Amino acid sequence: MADLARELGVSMTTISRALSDHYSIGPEMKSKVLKLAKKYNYQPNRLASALRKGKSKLLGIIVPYIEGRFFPSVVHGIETAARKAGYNVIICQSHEDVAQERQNVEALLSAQVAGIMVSLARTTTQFTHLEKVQNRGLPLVFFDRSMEGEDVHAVVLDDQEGALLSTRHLLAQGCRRIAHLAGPQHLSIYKNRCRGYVEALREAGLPVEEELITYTDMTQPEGAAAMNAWLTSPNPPDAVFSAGDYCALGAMQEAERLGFRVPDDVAISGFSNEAFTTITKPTITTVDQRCEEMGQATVRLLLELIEAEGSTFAARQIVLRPELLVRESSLGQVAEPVTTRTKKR
Amino acid sequence: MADLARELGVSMTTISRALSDHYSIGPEMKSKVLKLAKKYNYQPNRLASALRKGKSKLLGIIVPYIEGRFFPSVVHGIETAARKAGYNVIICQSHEDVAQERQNVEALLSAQVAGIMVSLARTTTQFTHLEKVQNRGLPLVFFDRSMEGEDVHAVVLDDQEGALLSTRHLLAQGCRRIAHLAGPQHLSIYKNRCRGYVEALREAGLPVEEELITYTDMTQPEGAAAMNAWLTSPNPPDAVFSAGDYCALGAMQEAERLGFRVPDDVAISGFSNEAFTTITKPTITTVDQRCEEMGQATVRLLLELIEAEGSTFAARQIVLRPELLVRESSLGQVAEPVTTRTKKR
DNA sequence: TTGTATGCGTTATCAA
DNA sequence: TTGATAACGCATACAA
Repeated sequence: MADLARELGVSMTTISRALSDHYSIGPEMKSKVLKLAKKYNYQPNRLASALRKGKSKLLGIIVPYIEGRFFPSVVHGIETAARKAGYNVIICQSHEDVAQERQNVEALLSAQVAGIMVSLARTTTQFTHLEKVQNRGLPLVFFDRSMEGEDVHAVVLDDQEGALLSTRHLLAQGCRRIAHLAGPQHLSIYKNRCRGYVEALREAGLPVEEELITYTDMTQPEGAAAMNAWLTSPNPPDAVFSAGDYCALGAMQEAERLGFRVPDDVAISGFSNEAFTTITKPTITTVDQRCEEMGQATVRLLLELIEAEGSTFAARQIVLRPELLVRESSLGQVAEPVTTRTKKR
Repeated sequence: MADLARELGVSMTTISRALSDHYSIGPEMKSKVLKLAKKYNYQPNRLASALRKGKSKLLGIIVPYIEGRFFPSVVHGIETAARKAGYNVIICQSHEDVAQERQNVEALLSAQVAGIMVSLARTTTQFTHLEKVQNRGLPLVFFDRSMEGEDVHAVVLDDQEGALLSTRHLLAQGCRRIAHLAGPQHLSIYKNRCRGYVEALREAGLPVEEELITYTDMTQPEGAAAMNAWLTSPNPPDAVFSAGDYCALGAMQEAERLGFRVPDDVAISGFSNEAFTTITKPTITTVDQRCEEMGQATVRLLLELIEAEGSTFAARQIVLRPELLVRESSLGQVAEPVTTRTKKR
């Protein structure tokens, strides 16, 4: 900047203002400065700018992991929206570990991010590190995996609705003994999926049987183990609604290993619309989580908070509508189109 | 820092030195400072530090995308190694688009990263934006997708070796008419995989037939299209070596749609060890790319360059050995263990 | 419309 | 072993 100022015979103030498109600078001056900046290949130092202004153009993201389809898609939505608003993004993975998550928070604070978006690790049950963020006045938005029943900003899927749709669909296929592969209940997403399952059974006047709900960590092996237990029991289920696709996959593989046919002997549905659900044989019925929309909504909310500065906002929850994707793993005798899109309750 | 200095009745200089473990500070002083820092929950401002020192603790990563298994794994390897060395990481996606890649470079330069790791977009054929990075003296390391035949630092897989192993394996299964799904040849990875394929045929004394090599963009649909063309031709191949897993998947699905059995009528092998290759029926033979090692090696090389400051280094290429994973899609009549690990040529 | 002067939080230099 | 001071690159309050 100093070079440009010298070359044009003006002050650095003028240069600074011209580059940031300040109203007090004349158009000819502006274009002269911009042209020279191009020529010298001027690269603004965002660190210095952030230091001076007390606010950076960096946003922090903490996700449990970035494999699979869901989180990359959300991150993509976030990136796109953030870039449009002139922000860059630092992605951290907690690898489902609270300690790592804490470290990530520290790292992001140190990097002076303007705000943080977080999807909780499965092992996170204490939230002091996140409260610290809020106490600092740094905007914080949860997405997908939020804190249960707290006064926080969050963008989540209507998980209960998704589970309700999926279970109802299994009922419509003629299934009457529907089991549920549930996830860790301290995470609201899994609790809500369980609620939706229960709600659908109630609607249908069916009992909720404890031995038909198995709590797992949502991995493929645990899905297989649970399925094995059910199918070797005296009164096996005729359908399984899993709160996650990996777990559903494990269950399906185990069922076939045991000689059961899917969906004829036991129907299966998952949750998340992972990419592999269209590749397996049979393809797996699942619930789409509007990943891109979730990312965009998260950024939008965060930017609002950032722009609102300190003025405390009422905690806001944005709830997205899920979409049931019916595929082969759940199709019973009742005819139904292979893909239905459910828009409203 | 000022607060700490006031409270302890010393200067900020002392605080700064104590916190950065400077040798000139006595141990009692150090521990006093550290204790107080804990108490006040002091968070260093890395922006200010970076501004002053002219070097940040941020590394930039540019990847084409983060879906699937390969890039997340490499990124994980990078993150782990980087964190150990006290660095944080900014991940950018080019979405296979040069323009986006250029933007990413700008963003990272603006963020004053200490170095950049990049895996090229498929559409990148001009390299001015990356040369600019090097001309600035900013360390740059390519991984996986590097510039062809240039004088750059890079960590890559021995793609030719991987292709050689895979094609040799198909030959060992008794296949004699092996086709190749090739990728864009301006990317060295795909060129080398093609070379390995050709080398294996040569070794076996087989001709390289032009109609048995189809150039694709490595997507599932193009794999299906190419397979369709081959299997509906008068003299179809009895095996296909694909330079990528998605493309192999498309080819396999198309073969089955046309009534061919895999591997009996046509054997198939892919490349990358994507997660879905163990889920399909049959499971897909593929080549593992040592993702984590690649990430670690990339960081190690980059940190060496950073620590070496300006002192120009000889361009260095690190080549990792691939691993052939034999699965069902390629198993012919000849008996062979389901998983072989090949360590040397 | 433009310029002067000052400070953001940290560290390097020099002197004590 | 410690401290005073300047500087990193930029943005703004205030004066002109």
